Amino acid sequence: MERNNIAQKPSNLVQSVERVANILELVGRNSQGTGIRDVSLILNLPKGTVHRLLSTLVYMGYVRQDSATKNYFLGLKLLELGNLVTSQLDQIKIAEPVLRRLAEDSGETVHMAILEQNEIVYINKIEKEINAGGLKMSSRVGSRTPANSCAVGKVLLAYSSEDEVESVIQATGLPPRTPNTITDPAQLKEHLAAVRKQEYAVDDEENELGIRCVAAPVFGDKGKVVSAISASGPAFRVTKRMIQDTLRKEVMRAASEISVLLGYSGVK
Amino acid sequence: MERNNIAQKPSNLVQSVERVANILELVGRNSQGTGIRDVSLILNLPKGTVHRLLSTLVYMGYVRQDSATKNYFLGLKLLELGNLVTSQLDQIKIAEPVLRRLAEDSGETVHMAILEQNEIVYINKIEKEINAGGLKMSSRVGSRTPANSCAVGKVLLAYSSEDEVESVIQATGLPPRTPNTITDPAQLKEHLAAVRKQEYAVDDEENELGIRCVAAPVFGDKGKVVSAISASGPAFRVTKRMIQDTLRKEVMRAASEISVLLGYSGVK
DNA sequence: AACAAGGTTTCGTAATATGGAACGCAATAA
DNA sequence: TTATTGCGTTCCATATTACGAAACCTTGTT
Repeated sequence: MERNNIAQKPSNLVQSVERVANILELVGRNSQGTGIRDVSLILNLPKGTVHRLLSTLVYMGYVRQDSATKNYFLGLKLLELGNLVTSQLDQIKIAEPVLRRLAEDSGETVHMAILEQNEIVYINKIEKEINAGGLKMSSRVGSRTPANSCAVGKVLLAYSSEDEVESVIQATGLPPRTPNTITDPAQLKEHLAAVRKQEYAVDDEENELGIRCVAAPVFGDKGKVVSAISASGPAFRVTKRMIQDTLRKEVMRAASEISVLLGYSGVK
Repeated sequence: MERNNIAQKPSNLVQSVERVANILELVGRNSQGTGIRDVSLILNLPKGTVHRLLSTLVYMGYVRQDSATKNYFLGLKLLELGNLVTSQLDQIKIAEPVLRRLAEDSGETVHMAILEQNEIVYINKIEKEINAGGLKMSSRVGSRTPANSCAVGKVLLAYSSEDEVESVIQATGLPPRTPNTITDPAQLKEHLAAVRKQEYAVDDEENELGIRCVAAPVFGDKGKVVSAISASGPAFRVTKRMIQDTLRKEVMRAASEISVLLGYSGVK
């Protein structure tokens, strides 16, 4: 609900569009549906206004109202638009089969992420039907996480410019997520240099306690890093030794396969 | 861009929300990005207005602007919301592995669809990386098709009430998509009775020339049909005999597996 | 049957979004 | 180099548009 802390809010926004965006976010959260009253209370808007905005959203297909309960749910138009995003960011589609194979071979949860506005955003996630560790990861496609606390984030920072790294440090303040999170700028920079050298990053319970990840960079046709992929799992299974011996290689292999599919020729 | 023809437009819609929805749809279409001028010309809105609306959308994360070309693209927020739709319509997630297996086993493109406002909407689509037939199907997740011209549509109608069928006939007029499309109400009703009896439907190039499909119903825990799934492929490969001998059974099997996963016990 | 709790509609008001016009900024042409 | 063109961006006076308080339904509950 909170806006990103760096980009200050422009002054000429359209009120009803802002409100509608907040409503969609709210309605999206409750998978059992949301009533007008709830929206009205949570967003501090009069019932009438909420009703008018929701009616418009229903008419446009962004929201659907259950005829029995009168509750509102996200509409199928959003499914369509979400899929169109995937076709505009074509690395998602191209990488999918490789990620699926990586998830299969490694038996762990696989993510693909990009850096946007000083945070990482997951653009794909493949997980087993039944998560064997019993731990459910909090990530979702589209959700954001600080870049300093996860493997994909550290990979993406490692291949970013000094300026970008500095901007992330300034904007986010390197928030701690667990006792292991790297929060010191100098230490982070040192760590990033190591990541750049070894061409992968490990998250040793730095983002969620009990979860370890390995991530590797994906290069695009221009030789620039365009995303990072990772495999994550419960620390008892994904041990440091296991990462070193097998998982690291599997992730790096998948990342380089995707790079090739994207047209990367090894020339940076 | 045209609104659905049955539900007449309510009078109290919020103008800027309508405009924003149209802008998103437009921006979603062009995978190479869209400029303000294009939007302004196509939607007949002044440049200033378009800029203001787009700025708001960028701020909310629904749209992203390429810093080099200044072109606008759909934003990652829509990816997030699209995924939330999937988690609100949980049959999509539950069915996914079964559909994937069906696609694998049959070697054909697999769809899952529901009926909404007198048309069918695809809620999932699984296709091979390289479509062997060379024919690309025009369907997309979230796209709509007349129910009378495709196998999933005929299945869904077959298990709908008289009233609903009548409503579809009235609202859509059973539009022809190919010379094979059923456009006569009486003939359609007869056909639906047959579908109900045999528990599957065939689309014999009724929606796209050169494409045949077989569809079967998916039942939810209350015993009602909640969706339909289908396998589709080029007519030269998906022959009537092949449907009869193998594909039909594979699709029906997958549909009933999904029904079980959804809690269907055979009680209607 | 009365009540409560939500959803829906109405309507007078002014705050809000509007859009025409001016400005800025690149890229291309002269 | 200096015009020119084609966009994106910003400004601001205006009235249209969305607002929100309150009244009104509808449904389910005690």
